[in-house]
Amino acid sequence: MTERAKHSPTGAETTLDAAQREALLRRSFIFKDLPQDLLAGLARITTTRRIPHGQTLFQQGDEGDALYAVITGLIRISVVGRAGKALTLALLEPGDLFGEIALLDGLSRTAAAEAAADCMLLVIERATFLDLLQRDGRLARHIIELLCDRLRENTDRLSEFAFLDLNARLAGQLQSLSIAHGRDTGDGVRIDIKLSQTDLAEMLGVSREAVNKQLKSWSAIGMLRVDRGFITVLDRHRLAAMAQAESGETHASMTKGAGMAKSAGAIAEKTGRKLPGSMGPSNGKPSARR
Amino acid sequence: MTERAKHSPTGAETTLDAAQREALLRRSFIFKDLPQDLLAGLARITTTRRIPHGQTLFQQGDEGDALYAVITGLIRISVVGRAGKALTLALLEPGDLFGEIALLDGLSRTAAAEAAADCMLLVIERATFLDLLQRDGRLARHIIELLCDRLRENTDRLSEFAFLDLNARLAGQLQSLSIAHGRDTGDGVRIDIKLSQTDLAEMLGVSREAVNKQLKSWSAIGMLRVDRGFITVLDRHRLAAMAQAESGETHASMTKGAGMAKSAGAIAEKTGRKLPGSMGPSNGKPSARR
DNA sequence: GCCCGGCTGTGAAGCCCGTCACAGGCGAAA
DNA sequence: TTTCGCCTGTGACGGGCTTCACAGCCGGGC
Repeated sequence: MTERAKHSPTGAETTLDAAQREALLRRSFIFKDLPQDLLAGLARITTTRRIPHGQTLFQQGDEGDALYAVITGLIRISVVGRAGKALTLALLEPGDLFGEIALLDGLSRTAAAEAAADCMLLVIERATFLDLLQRDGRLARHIIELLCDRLRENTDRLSEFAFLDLNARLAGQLQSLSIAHGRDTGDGVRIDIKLSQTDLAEMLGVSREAVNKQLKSWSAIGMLRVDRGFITVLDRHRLAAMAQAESGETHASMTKGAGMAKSAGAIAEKTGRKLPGSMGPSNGKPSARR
Repeated sequence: MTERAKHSPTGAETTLDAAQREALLRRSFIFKDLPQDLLAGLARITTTRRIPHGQTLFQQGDEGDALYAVITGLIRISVVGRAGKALTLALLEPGDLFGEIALLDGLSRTAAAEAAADCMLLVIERATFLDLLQRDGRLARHIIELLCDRLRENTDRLSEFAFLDLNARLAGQLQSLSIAHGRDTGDGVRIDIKLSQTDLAEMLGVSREAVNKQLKSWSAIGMLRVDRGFITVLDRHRLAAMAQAESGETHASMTKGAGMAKSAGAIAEKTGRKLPGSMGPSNGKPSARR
C-alpha cells in the first residue's frame, strides 16, 4: 500500500494519487455505488488536506464552499453560545462526511469544525459537487438519505435533552462511544479515544464538574474505570440501565404500548441502533451519536 | 371558488377536483416550479383528507407511507418520553409539508402528528411520490433544500436547549409565534391561535407551572397580555431582549468576534430570523420554529 | 531539572425549575 | 342549570446542576 502521503510537514496539500482518492471516496456510502466513470472523474478533482490536532477547519457562520470526508483522524463539530460555552454536536470518524448542509443550501455554516486529532480529509469543492449532483440522480438519492439520517439523529438528540437528566445522557453517550470507539479488553470495553471530562461535558451540554462527579461515582461502584483520560466500561448492562432512566422516573409500568421504539435494542446486546424492519441507507457503521 | 369540499361529515375522504388540488400543491415551494404536466399528473393521484381537531394522524414508530401537506388547520408534531411527557417539535400551518422523513428513508416515523385544529390535508402516497422523485431532478433538489432547512432549525433548537434558560426560550417562542400567527392590533401583536399554557410548556420541554409563572410575571410588567388563552405581545423589544439572555449571563463584553451570527436581527426590528446575506430556499414565510 | 497550562477532584452555596398539592374559573356537555 | 373536565394560578419544597474556588497532578517544553 504505497503510502505517499506521509510527509508534507506543513499540514498543507498532500499528494495521494487519483486511484487512492477514488478508493477513499468509495468508503462513504454516499459515493459507493456511483457509476465507475463518474466516481473516477470526481476522484480526479478531489483534493486531500491535512489538519493538525486542534486546528479549526471552519467556523460557524463561514461561507460553505466545500464538502469534506474524514479519511483519518477525528473531527469535532460544535456550536458556541453567546457566553462562550460550546456544545459538541458530533464527533466524526474516518468514512464520515460533513459540511454538506451549507454546501447544499448555499447558506452559512451551521456549526464549526475542528480537528480533534491529526486529520486527513478529502475535500470536494462546491461547484464540483453540485455539478455532479445534477448529473446523477442516484447521488441525490443518497444525499437525501444522508440528510434523513441526520434529521433522525437530531430528533433523538433533542428528545434526550428534553427527557433525560445528566445521568442518563452521560450513560447514553458512553454507550455510543463504546460502540463507535470501543476495543474489547479482557475486563470490559475500553473507549479508545482520549476525551477530557470537559470534552464529555460539551457533548452533553452540562458542566465539567457534574460529569466528573458522575464518573467518579460510577467508577466507585465498579461500573467503569477511568484511567488517565481513557474510560473502560466494565458493566455495560448497568450502563444501559442508567441510559434508560427518565428524569421524573416514577417507575410506573409504562402507560402505553408505544414509546418502546427507541429502547428495544440497547439491552438485548446490540451493535447499532437501527430498528428491526429497516435496512436504512446508512453507512453500515453504528453511527456514534453525531 | 367552487367549494365542493365542505360536507362529508364523517371526516373521511372529501372531494376536491384535480385543478384545485394542483393549485394547492403549487403553494408548497417544493412543488411550485415543477413542470406543468408532472404537477398535473401528481395532482390527479393526490387525495385530500380531513382530520378533526384532536385526532392523531400517525404515531411515532408507525410505518411512513405517505407525505402530507397542510391545506387548512394546524398540525402538531411531537415526540413522547417514556414518562409520558410530550415535546412538541413543530406546529405546522397551511402550506407546510410533513411526514417526509419516514417516507424518504423508509423507516418508521420519528414523531407523531396530531391535528391541533380541524384540518384539511393533501395526501401523497409513498410509491407515487418516490416515482415522481425519480423522474424529476428538480424535485430532488427541492427536497434536499427542505431537509437542509429542517436540519438548520433542529440545530438551532438544540442550541436553545443547551444554552438558554426557560425564560429566554419562552421569549423566543413567543417571538416566533407572534411572527407566524400574529395579528397587529392597536396596542400590540396578538398571537392568533389558542394555546394553553400546557401547549407552550410542551413546545419548550418545561413544566406548565413554570410557564404560567413566567407569563404572569411578564404580564405584570406590561410586556404582554394574556386574555382567555390568547397572548398579545405589547412590548416586543423587551421580549426580544429576554430572548437574547443567556443562562449564565455574565454580561462580560463578549470574548470573541464570533458568535453574533444568531443575534443580529432580533433587536434591530426584524420580521424574521434569517441572516442578512441569506435568502434561503425556504417558503418565503418566516418559518415558525417548527 | 523546573515551571506552566490544562486536566482532575471536591466542597460550598445557591438558584432554577420540577413536582406536588390545591383552589378557583370557564366552557361544554348532560 | 349543574356537573365535569380542562385550564389557570400559586405556594411549599426539594433536588439536580451550575458556579465558584481551590488543590493536586501530570506531561511537555525549555
